[in-house]
Amino acid sequence: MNAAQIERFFATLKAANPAPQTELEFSSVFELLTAVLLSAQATDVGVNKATKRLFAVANTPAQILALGTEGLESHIKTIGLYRSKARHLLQTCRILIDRHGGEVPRSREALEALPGVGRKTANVVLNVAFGEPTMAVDTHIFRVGNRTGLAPGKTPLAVELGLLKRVPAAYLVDAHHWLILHGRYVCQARKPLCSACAVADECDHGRQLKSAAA
DNA sequence: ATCCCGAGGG
DNA sequence: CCCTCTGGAT
Repeated sequence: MNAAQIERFFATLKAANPAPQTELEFSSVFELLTAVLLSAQATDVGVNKATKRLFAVANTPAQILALGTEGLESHIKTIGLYRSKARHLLQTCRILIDRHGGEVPRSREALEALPGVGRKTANVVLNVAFGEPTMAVDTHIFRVGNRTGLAPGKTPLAVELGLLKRVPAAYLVDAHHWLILHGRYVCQARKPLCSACAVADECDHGRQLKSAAA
């Protein structure tokens, strides 16, 4: 994809959705961190069901610690990887209280030091909670970056760096959400909806389909 | 490279 | 049945 195509790609997504947001439900930075930590290899629909139950009972580090392992697991058992997520979340709550005054830290370094929080989760928190122009490369963005030719790469980090370099500055903060929503609802893993795609002309894969049909 | 791991869709 | 879902730790 060349620069003009990239510009049209994001201008089109922006026109359709001027203020994109995460579909995870939260009402505080700590709830956001918790939801994102739980979202690994899970759908946001599934995470929202679990956090609705969990936050009704506990939505602060101290309250979640008080649940204990069994109590916490009972609320998130419907999500995949729930045992490791429960363990990591409890460890993270302990660290938030002991080292960060019960608050979610704002630096990448401190975020990534939390158990269960890697580069992708830190990028989401930095973007959604603190408005930073980060690129959290999840399964959707990895696929869209490669399939469209927007930012090809063999690893999530390679795609992230490619996006940070190639996405025009004016689109950078919201690009994360446009790419996720595009991947979730249009540029799907199994059967991408290319015939209904608004940016097929700006996409390597979309143009390939056209030339094959012609 | 491998493990973790439930729900939903095809 | 198989694949996918806002990954991270070992």
